[in-house]
Amino acid sequence: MENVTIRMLAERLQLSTATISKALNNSHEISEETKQRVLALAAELNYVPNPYASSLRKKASNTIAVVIPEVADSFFAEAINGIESVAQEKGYHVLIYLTHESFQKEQAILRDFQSGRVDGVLISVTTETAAAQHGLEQLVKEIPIVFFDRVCEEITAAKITTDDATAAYKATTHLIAGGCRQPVMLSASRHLSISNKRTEGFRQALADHQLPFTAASIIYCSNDTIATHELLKKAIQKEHYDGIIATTEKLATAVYEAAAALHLQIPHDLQVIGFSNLSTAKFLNPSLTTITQPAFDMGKAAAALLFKALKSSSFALPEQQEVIPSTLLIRNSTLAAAD
Amino acid sequence: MENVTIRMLAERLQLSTATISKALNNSHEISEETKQRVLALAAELNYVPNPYASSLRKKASNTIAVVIPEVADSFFAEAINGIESVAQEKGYHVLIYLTHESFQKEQAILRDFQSGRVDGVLISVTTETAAAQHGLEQLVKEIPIVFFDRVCEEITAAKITTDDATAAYKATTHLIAGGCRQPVMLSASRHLSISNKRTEGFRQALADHQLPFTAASIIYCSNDTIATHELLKKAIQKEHYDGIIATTEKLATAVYEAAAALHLQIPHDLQVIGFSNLSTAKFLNPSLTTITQPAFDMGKAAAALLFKALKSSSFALPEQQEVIPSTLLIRNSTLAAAD
DNA sequence: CTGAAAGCGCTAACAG
DNA sequence: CTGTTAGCGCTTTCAG
Repeated sequence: MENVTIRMLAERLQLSTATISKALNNSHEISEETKQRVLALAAELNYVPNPYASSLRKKASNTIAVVIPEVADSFFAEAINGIESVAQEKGYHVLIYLTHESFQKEQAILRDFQSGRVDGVLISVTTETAAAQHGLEQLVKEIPIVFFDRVCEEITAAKITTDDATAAYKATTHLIAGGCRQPVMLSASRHLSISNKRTEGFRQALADHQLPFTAASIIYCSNDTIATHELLKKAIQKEHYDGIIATTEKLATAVYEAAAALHLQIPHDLQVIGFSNLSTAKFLNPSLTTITQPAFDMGKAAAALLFKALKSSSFALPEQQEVIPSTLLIRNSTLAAAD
Repeated sequence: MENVTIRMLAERLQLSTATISKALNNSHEISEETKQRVLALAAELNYVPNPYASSLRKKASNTIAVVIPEVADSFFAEAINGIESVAQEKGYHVLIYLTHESFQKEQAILRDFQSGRVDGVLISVTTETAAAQHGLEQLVKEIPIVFFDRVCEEITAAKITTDDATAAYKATTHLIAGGCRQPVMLSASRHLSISNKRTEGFRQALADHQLPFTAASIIYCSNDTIATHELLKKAIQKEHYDGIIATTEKLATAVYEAAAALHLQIPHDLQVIGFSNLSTAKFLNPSLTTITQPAFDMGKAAAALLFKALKSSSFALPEQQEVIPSTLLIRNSTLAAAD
């Protein structure tokens, strides 16, 4: 059986395609009676409208894109969850693109969006992304876009973030309260604004507690698991850190791995806090103290913002900002009690 | 600046739109010279083809759909990863749909695909899905579709699975080898063929070791975390199980939670094996013995199969089957040594 | 309230 | 090698 089109319905009902179209779209200028007849036949013939014809004509795709570095990370997985929940509710489709931290891939993906493939985009940029070189500034003007979590500072655009500096400050203070004198922060990027904010919170907390901030206070880790493992082991041995703040989920587990390899006891030899949404954090050995980001809510908020913009073209999307706080969950990988 | 179309290029170059189109598609019937001129202008004007116009005309969308129960599960996250890696390579776009284990949602989503929105679909069905009631049989005939992991037995269709029965058999044997006499399997569904296969392997292993298989040997758990927690606690207390096989990731952590609540020591009071792809399995307390499914490879294989079918219409997709083995990773939540 | 006609941007015959 | 023409399926003026 070939595809049922609006024209087939029109012929069978002796109506024009225009009338059918309007009836299907519940236009007020169609009589209740014809609407019913059209709907009935459509149901009977199992009519499903061709989205591409409609998109071509309306210049709207009812589709949004989600562009993220990876999906095998509970933050992003939960964020997608949040995004999808609102997209489904609004009847939108969601395209997903993974950049694998490659700036080039990201650029290629974003470039494609100028085609009108999507009505809007939600993005969390790569560790390599420097807004300047990018067509990003341009794109923001051309298509509704909201950044979440990994945003670009330099750009004026809608952003959903969490309180990175504050969270890092809290984490650091917690470490210090547990007796830590030589904390180190593991960072995933020198460019990312969220990394820099976390660094800033960290630095501030050190300063406020008269602890030195040196070149050894931050370790920049690559996306390469093995290299990171080696780097960590060497650094921990050399610098005798007594506390670590891992700013990504992968880095947190890398620390556990390195500690095991070096026969260091967490938390006694080394306290650990991870920025992580791992549901298993409390079952780790020892259970991991985390800064838990509101991943699901951030996804939801980002999507909600985008849809607001899609609904009313007068909505000043690029001006929008929202910060959703993270929470410090104290467990056994650190020594200080809750305050 | 409005969108650049093929016609604008045609006018500027004094060529027909047909020629432009062919040149852009690198048709052999266009001279090298004109191709260059066209490409040059296209690049200059930053021309990006309208995918919907092209899809409408070609009746092909260069898009596939991935339909899964949820994304916040490392199996599915990794599977998406695998799928996306081959889709990106082939220049396809991927739409993602979450069913949240709702059969109704799944049905609505699949129904929409009759519109031609996607060229093919990859699906892992919900726990509720019973193929019969579904338009599934129908859909298989209408659109290239490959099932992965959670497949429908009753249907003839392309399927990528793992060796569920064998894996469960191995897991059970391992438990028994560690001294377990009263093992129980936690199942997520009565309908799912993968659940039934796991049950089958479990039952077989019990039989082969002269252990009884009773009504208490299997517990069917819902998707509701809290209810599951209560159910588990009660059942463990009542039946005095000494070993548990959790057939999903969530169930595995639920067991850890229940054991903690009941002050049971894993593995001494209760041995645990989880079907899980958690990267943190080895850091759990105690580290979790797992049946690890080849999630990434299953996703890749499923996508590869689909693209093969999309490339050659003569490819007998529904006949294809592939089984990729899982591996038993022995850790500290069970007692038997590796053999 | 319904219909005729035009066209979204692209591609596929078919001529030349 | 290039152009003409038609049309994918739908929506939108504009008339009636």
